[in-house]
Amino acid sequence: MQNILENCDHKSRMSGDERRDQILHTAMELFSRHGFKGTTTKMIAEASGVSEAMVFRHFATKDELYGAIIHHQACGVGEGEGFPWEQCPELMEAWKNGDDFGFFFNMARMAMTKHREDVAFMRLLMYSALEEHELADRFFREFVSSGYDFIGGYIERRQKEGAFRKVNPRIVVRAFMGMLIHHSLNDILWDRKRTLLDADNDEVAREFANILIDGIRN
Amino acid sequence: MQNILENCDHKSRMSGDERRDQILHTAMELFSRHGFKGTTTKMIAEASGVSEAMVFRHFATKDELYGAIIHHQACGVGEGEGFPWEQCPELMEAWKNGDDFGFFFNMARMAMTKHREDVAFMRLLMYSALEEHELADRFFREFVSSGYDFIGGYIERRQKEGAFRKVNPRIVVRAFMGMLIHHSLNDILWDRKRTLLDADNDEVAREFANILIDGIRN
DNA sequence: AATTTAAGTAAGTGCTTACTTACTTACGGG
DNA sequence: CCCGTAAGTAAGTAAGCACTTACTTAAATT
Repeated sequence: MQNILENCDHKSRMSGDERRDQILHTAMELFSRHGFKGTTTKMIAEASGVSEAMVFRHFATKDELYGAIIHHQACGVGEGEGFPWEQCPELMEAWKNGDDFGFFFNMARMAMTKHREDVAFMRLLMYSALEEHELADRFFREFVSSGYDFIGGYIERRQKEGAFRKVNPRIVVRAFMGMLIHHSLNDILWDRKRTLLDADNDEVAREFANILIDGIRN
Repeated sequence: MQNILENCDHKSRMSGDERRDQILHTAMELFSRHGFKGTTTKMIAEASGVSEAMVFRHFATKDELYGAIIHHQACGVGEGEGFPWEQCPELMEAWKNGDDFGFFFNMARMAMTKHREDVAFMRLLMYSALEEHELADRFFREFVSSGYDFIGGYIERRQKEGAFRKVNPRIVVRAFMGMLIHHSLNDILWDRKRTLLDADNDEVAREFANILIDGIRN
C-alpha cells in the first residue's frame, strides 16, 4: 500500500528507466490514437508530465521513439514467451487429439480476447500498415505468417486423416482468420456501438468454428 | 483525337470546374496514400501542377477539401446508381432462384473486383476509420449496413425454406464479409507480394462460397 | 480593339513542428 | 554535509504548416 505514490503520475522525479518506460507507453497510446504524423512531441511530453526536452533526452528523434515502441511490442508479441496459441492448454490439447471444434473454437476465442485487450496495439498496427512503417511488416512476417503455418498445418494433417475434404488449406486459413480479424476490427473501428451485430464473443466464436468445420468436412 | 491536349495534365489553363475536379482527384490519391495529416496542401498543389493559392481558391480549407472528397465518394458509392450487388445480373438471378452457390460466389467475386479497382478508396476508408472522420461512419451506415441487410435477408429466407440450419444470420454475414474484406485487405495492405496465399480470385471466391454454404446447410 | 472576368502566381502571414541549448534542481554515496 | 551526477526545465531555432494578399495574365464578351 505504500506504493500509491510510486504508481501516481504526479511523482515529481523518476529514475531514468522509469521515465523512459512511462514516455514509451504514453507515446504508444497517442500514436495508436492519432497515428505517427498526428501525434506531436509536445503532446507526448504533456501527456507524460515532462518537458519536450526530456522526451528528446530519452529518444533522440521521434522516429527513434516510434522504433522503440515497435521493438517493445514486437518483443512482447512475436517472441518473448512463444506464440499465444502455444500458451492455451485447451487449444494445444485439441490440436493433439484432432478435436476440430476444440481447435477452431479456442483459436477464435483466444484471438478475440487478445484483440479486445490490445485495442491500442491493433490501431497502431493498422496505422503502421497504412503508413508502411516497419511494425506492420515485422508483425506480419513473425506473427501472422506463423499463425498461417499453425492453422494451415492442422488442416493439412486432418485432410490426410480424411476428416477434411480436398481444398487449398491456405484459403481456409484466410477464410477463418478473416472472420476473426474482421469481427474484432468491427468492434474496435467500425461499429463500436454494435448496431450490426451485438452478440457474445463466445457465441460468435462457436458459430465461426461450426461454419468452418462443416464447411470443409468430408 | 483532338482532345489529347485536353486530357494532358500539362495544359496551361483549365476551366474552374475542370481544375476543381483535378485537384479533388489528386488530393484523394494523396490522402489515401499518406492520410489527412500526412498530406500537405503544398503536396496537393504541386501534384496538381498549380500554386497553393489555387487549391485554396477552390476549397476554403483543407478540411473542406476532405469533405468534398467524402461527398464525391459517398455519392458515387452509396447512392448514384444503386448498390453494386443490384448491378450484377447473375447475382440477382441467383438471389431470386435461391441458387446459394450463385449468390455467395457472385457476391464474393463482385466484392473482390470492386476492392481491387478501388484501392485508393479502401485506403482512404481505413484512414478515415482510424482518424474518425465522417467518411467511415457514413460509408458504414449507408453501405455496409445495407450489405448486411441484403445478405442477412437472403440467409433468413433460405432458413425459412429449410435450406439453412438455425443460426444467427448476422453472425453468418459477419463471417462471410470477414472472409471477403480480410482477403482484399491482405492483398492491398499486408501481403502485397502474396507470400501467404497466391491464388486466383475466382478460386478463392468459389471456396469461400463453398465453405459458407456447407457451413450453414441443413 | 477595349474591357471585363476569371485563372493563375510570388511572396508573404503567423503559428506549429521537431529538435537544441544553456541552465537549474533533487538526491544518493563518500 | 557537501558535491557530483543525472533528472529536469525555459526559452530558444530553423524549417514546415495552413492559409492570405496583392498582383499578373489569358481568354471570352462587348
